[in-house]
Amino acid sequence: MQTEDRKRGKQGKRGTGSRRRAPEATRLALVEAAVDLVRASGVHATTVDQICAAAGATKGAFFHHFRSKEAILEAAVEHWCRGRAELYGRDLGGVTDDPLERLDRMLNGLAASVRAPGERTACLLGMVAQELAGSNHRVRALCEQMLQGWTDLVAGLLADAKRRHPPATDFDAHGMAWLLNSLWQGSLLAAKTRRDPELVAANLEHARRYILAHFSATNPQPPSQKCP
Amino acid sequence: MQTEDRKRGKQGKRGTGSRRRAPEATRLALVEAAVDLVRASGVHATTVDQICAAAGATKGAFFHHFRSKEAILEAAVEHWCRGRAELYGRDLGGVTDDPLERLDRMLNGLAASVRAPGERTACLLGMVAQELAGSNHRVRALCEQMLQGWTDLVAGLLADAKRRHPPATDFDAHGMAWLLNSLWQGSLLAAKTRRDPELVAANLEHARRYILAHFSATNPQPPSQKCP
DNA sequence: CAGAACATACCAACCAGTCTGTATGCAAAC
DNA sequence: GTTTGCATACAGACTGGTTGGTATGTTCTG
Repeated sequence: MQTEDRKRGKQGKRGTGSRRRAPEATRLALVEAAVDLVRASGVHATTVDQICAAAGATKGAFFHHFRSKEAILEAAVEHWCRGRAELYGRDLGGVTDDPLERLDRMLNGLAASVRAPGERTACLLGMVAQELAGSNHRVRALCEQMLQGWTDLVAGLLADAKRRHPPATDFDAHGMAWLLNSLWQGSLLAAKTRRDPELVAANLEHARRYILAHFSATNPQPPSQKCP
Repeated sequence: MQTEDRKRGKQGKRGTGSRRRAPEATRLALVEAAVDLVRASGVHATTVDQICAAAGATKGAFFHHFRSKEAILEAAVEHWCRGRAELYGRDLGGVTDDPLERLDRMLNGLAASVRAPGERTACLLGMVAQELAGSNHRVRALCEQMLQGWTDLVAGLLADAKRRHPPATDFDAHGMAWLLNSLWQGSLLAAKTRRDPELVAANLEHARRYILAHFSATNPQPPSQKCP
């Protein structure tokens, strides 16, 4: 179909590097196409041909860079998680060193990410895990690892917060982090099914209040003002 | 392959009713096989042939009862949700009329359902929604409807509870119900990926404490004793 | 015997993966 | 500096197995 983009790469000027052919760019295009398509339709409903077409590449290129469909799937999951970690990490960066405030910022960042116009309500990690955890051991393990990495990050924040602000009611940092992670995944699933991204924001707000309630001596707090 | 089960139905004694062939039984066997297989491997990874084999039926029987794969999928979702509603409804039945206590029982029932030995950690509804919400409008709408039904039930309980025990901190019953539903789905997803059903119970315990905290004037309460 | 309830052979489409061929860049031999 | 050799990076036709669905035949019931 529309191979124009890459045809240019074949006979036109160079892409990124100094060679006419930029293998890293091709690989990246394939991975990003895979991320998009799988997020839109799921793993099994996405074909290798579709990925190739979306990336402006051919089957030859595809199987040159990836041994199998499963291989690009793993690459896609890792790429996605790296990207998301970077995205949410930006919200945390430098502004404050109070872990509680950083957590608050992160929650705001998560809510903002689903509200972004044109952004589809879907987490690649959750979709791949849901579809393959029961049947593909390798992919399941990879998803578990990614999920764990994200949870450890949040748990670290929570542990810091506990040290800095001794909580009125103690709680397990990892348990709380898994709660947040589970809620995040479930919220995306429900929001996608309802076609209502606001559900994610509402649920995160509950989570925020639940967590803060452990630190303050008062009851679940009234909703705080955020950016209008 | 192993069509023994149904071969009996062909030449042996009757199954359920009075005819040698019991169409309703065949239909039910197909639906239940579909539920099992989809819960184990997902929608696209489950083939019509597999469903037929597991149900001890043939393709002829399958397409006699269902127009398409999508048709049995919708039947499976409805069957699953009916069954779950009945299962969790039993825990609520009659023992008490205090809505808060009934909610507590329901949460215990949910936790118990994932701990049941041999039970796989997977919700058909969540899996179908995750895999098809982005690409199949009909199925997405059905899943939304089922999800909504479950949420309405919980919201009703919560609204009753608010009437019976005026909460110290007010909250929106539907919002809270969606929170629970989202958390439930996400917990199942995370638990399946981690292969640790206890995660679901731990998350539900957080939810229980969060909800109860709205009613009592105290902080998030210490974990209550439950069945050992 | 009519129609429901199957059984079975069959098919066209699809899809992951392969195979063969080709263009390009680079390095060393000459 | 140009020819030769070779590896990378593709292009694209092809294939063998799978899959949802169909067409047709058969058996049993009312």
